[in-house]
Amino acid sequence: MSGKGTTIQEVARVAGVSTATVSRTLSNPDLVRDGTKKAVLAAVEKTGYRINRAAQNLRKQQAGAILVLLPDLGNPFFSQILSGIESVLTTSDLSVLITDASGIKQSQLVGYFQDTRADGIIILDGAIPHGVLKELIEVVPDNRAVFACEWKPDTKLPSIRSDNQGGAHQAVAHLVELGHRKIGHVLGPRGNVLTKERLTGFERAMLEFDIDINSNWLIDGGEFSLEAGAQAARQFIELDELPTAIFCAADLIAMGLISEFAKHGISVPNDVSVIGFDDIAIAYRFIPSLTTIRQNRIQLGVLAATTLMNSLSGRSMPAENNVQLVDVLLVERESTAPLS
Amino acid sequence: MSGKGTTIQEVARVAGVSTATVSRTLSNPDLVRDGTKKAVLAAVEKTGYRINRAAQNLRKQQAGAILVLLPDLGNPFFSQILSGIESVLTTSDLSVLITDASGIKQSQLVGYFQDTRADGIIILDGAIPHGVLKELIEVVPDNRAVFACEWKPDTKLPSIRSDNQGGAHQAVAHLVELGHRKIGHVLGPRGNVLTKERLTGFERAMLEFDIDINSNWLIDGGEFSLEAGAQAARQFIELDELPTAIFCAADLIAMGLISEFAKHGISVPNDVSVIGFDDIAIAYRFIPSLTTIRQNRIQLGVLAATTLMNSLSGRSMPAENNVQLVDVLLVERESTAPLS
DNA sequence: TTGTAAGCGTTATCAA
DNA sequence: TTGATAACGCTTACAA
Repeated sequence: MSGKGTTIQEVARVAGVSTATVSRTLSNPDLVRDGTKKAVLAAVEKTGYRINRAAQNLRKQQAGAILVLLPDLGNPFFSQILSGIESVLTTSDLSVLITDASGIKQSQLVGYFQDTRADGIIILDGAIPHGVLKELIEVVPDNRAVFACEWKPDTKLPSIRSDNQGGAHQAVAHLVELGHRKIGHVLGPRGNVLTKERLTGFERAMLEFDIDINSNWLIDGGEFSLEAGAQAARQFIELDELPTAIFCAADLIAMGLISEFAKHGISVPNDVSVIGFDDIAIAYRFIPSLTTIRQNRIQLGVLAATTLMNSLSGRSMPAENNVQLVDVLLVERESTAPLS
Repeated sequence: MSGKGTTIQEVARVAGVSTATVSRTLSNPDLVRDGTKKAVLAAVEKTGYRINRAAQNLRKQQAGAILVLLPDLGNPFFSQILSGIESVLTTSDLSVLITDASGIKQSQLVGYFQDTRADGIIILDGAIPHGVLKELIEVVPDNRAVFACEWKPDTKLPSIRSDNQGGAHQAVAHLVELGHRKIGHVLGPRGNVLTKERLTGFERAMLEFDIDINSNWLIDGGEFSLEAGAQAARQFIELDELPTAIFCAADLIAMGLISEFAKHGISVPNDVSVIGFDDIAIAYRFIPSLTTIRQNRIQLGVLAATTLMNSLSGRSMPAENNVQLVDVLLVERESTAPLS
């Protein structure tokens, strides 16, 4: 009834054909005559046949799975990316293995490939230690790994990313449009590629709008976290003069900043406008709801998965087209307001 | 160098033994003489041999993977549970497949078992539709599924859960100890097992401390979310009298409540004490930091995985010992204060 | 267009 | 204690 244990032999018997024909019907229908095809399909239906993955993988010398390497399973930012990845890989009959990079042993990661548990890997963690990455690349052919969101500048692996510079630029433009000229920026982790890109976008925009950057208002958050934002707020408060608007490198930073400001009687957006980056789920429920730059996380996931799949099946990208930039979107909410 | 493609045959050749002996050395060392063992191990080392998972799985008629079914990949509550699960399964050479229940098709889920992609399943979602669960149980033997955190009361599957009643009781006890007698409760989703258990714990404690429950202060949150909390706050505000302390069925609810209260000039903990449930990561960074009942999420994951593994290997639990309760812990922070 | 049959790398049975 | 070998279920030359 549940079709448990039905093999291709059984289907062949029922359909009155050979196992080869059943196999072809299922994986290469074009090679099979219509009538035969129909008979096979009927037999499949009747027997409740399900292919045995292990046998298929063994024969095809593949793993049938993709490994997704996350920096931190607990960070809500990644959930939708995973959805995007899943939606693509599921339709290709690939399983999704997920692993948290924090605390993973080098050998463990490489092992996934050495013992044929994974055909490819999507790396969502730009902070993966150099040694690990190096050994990984040694073992894993180029066409079996892609970066998504974060990346390491000194590798040639394909990379799918948001337009971080453009997003930062949009954020500043939005603030300027509201009349702000005294604009600060809270950066992410030092050395992080996202931090750098967003800072560059910030600087470009400020230059373009002919606004001097006040270095007092350029604060090093240190990490993408609430606490970093709260810390930054305390630094702002100690200054002689506050900016009228602040662009934060991440939503978590922005929310931490706003909370801490509130604690000190500084109200957002009345006293200061604040804009974030990411548009994580909580952003639109935060009080005040957070104006932010939305990353299209689903699409990031879809593209990463698609790129990897194309690579795996040989339709690899040329080396120069290795970066795919995904557009971001300004989402206006309550945390930014016209300069009063 | 990377050992890619080395087979057991190669190892056998190098060690000067048969493939059977290599296999035994690796999976059943007791059956092999010490000297031979040493030679085999040396050959393994030398050749960089890694077992081929697909071949092993085919031969052993297994999938080598466990499926974890989440209600919502985006909910940060689940991350540490996954860590716990991973830590156990990784040591057993099992891969972890993760799937989001939202929007999953019934057939898809069942398919994981029918085509031997998963040996077992850990269900973290008590809200899984009845039909899906029913079909799943039809296909999946009893000993291959466990519930963790949430569960369905009308099934016999093993269940690992926090002591939800006890936690609610502790929450109330903590408030009473601070001098509060006017205590409210914001419930979770109607019909959810966690909601029911926590309400029961609340009621038990109130009875025990001889406090009448004011039904105006028993508010239906509707879901475990920030918005639910904000909504509840609005309902509280419309009442003639506010409680002096509120127990929320989840941290997200508590934070939403506090935010909305703040918006209306009601300060936590000065005007009202608030206590949550879960201790999600953001709780200790929230302003005010949130007093809450901590669920031992790692242990929930570890126990769920261990239970499933024991089941799979035949060391199944007797049917009457099907529920494992995990202790919770009161974490005192700033959102609760003595009654002034 | 279809069938035959070899072989993917392992484990388990049986015999030695 | 070890070895020879069949079998797990599938795909793919090659032959028909």
